[in-house]
Amino acid sequence: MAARDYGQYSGLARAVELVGERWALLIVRDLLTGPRRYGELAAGLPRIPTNILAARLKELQAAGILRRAPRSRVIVYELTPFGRGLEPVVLALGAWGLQAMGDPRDEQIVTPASMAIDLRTAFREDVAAGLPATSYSARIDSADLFIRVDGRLLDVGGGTGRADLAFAAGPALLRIVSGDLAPRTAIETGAVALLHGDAALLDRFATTFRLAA
Amino acid sequence: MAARDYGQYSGLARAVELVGERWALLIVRDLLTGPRRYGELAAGLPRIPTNILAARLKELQAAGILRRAPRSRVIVYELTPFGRGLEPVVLALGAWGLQAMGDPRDEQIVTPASMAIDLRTAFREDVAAGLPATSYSARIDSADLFIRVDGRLLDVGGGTGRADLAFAAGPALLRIVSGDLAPRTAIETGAVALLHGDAALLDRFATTFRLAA
DNA sequence: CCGCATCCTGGAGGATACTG
DNA sequence: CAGTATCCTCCAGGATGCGG
Repeated sequence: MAARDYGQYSGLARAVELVGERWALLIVRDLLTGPRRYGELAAGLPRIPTNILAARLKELQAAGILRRAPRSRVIVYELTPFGRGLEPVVLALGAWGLQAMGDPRDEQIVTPASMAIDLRTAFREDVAAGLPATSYSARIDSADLFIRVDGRLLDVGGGTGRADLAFAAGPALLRIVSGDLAPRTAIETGAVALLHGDAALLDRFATTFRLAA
Repeated sequence: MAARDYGQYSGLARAVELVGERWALLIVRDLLTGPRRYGELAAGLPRIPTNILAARLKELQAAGILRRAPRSRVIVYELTPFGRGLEPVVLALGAWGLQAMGDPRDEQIVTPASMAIDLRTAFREDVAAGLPATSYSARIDSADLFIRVDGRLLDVGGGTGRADLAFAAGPALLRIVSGDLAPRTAIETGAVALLHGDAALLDRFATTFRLAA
């Protein structure tokens, strides 16, 4: 069951033995936003073969990273405290990867869980601390995300609600975060469609969530 | 040349597409401590197939993570600024992995590059700031490491020199860092052999390099 | 000898069908 | 819905060859 060995006695080698297999870190990321059922995980991981998902879940469970937990007649997968220790890793890797995003291709999707982590990655709490509390309702590729910023606190979750600014966007939202796309341009080109609220709030959004140089 | 796609438009997915392949992060780690030649990389990566090393180097070069640079008639591989951006990732992963180190097996080796990163991972600069400047000369598995701690500054490099404390140790040195092994016990069991200097300095070492809870 | 390229084999990854 | 079983593809692993 143990992953293949790298023949090195070091922290990094051990880490990649545990979570270096394909899909593993993406599964961990999706679980960072809360427990998930098998089908939810499969839906968030486009085209992952179901046998691979099952195998990864077993391996990650054997490694003590996640556990199967019964929740009122259904099984959910949730991270253990050890697995939650991967949060800095996921955020650091995500921040690095955001610098190298190419143009989104048609087949590439954005899931609530992935966008939630990307936003947490790019969240600048020092900037947010100087701004009034703001809530955003974002419809990303037919999935709803509710984002609440209050001082240094960030809360990103699914679902909808009454927000200061509501907008719909595709993958291009990440290009705003990575600094490749100006909010005004995004609105003009239709990459972001405002549903209600002041357009200036999208500038605030872009200021709050912006990858550090 | 691009690695296989995860079908997601997110920072993490992009990152694992670039450095998620087997051996890739270990190569990056070794290059974090300085440029290396092909043979040096191969020596530090136990049993990596040479064709895999060549393939990874090409992929990482194509991704803009490293570059081949001629250095006085020989080729060395060095990280680009973009590749050096992976340092927080490597440190975070290493810190997490250090919590899950099992007992070292005979076939597992410790290289200067891996130990250097592990020490940087576990370096507690707040603690070091309150201690006098200290230098350590460590012989790890027939490789020499010179460690200089001065206030919040840490310098780890190869080679030897006149140090306040000189000792020889095997992989067990990491067990001290991860808190599984007390310095006194290490000396008593012979896991660490003092060459010269005060044994109390090994306590200081263990205090300076200790994985945070 | 160093720095790869080539060849071959075994096992992991990928797509699909199937079952409790 | 939550996986298991099956088949096939492809990459990693290992040995070897070869040019500078």
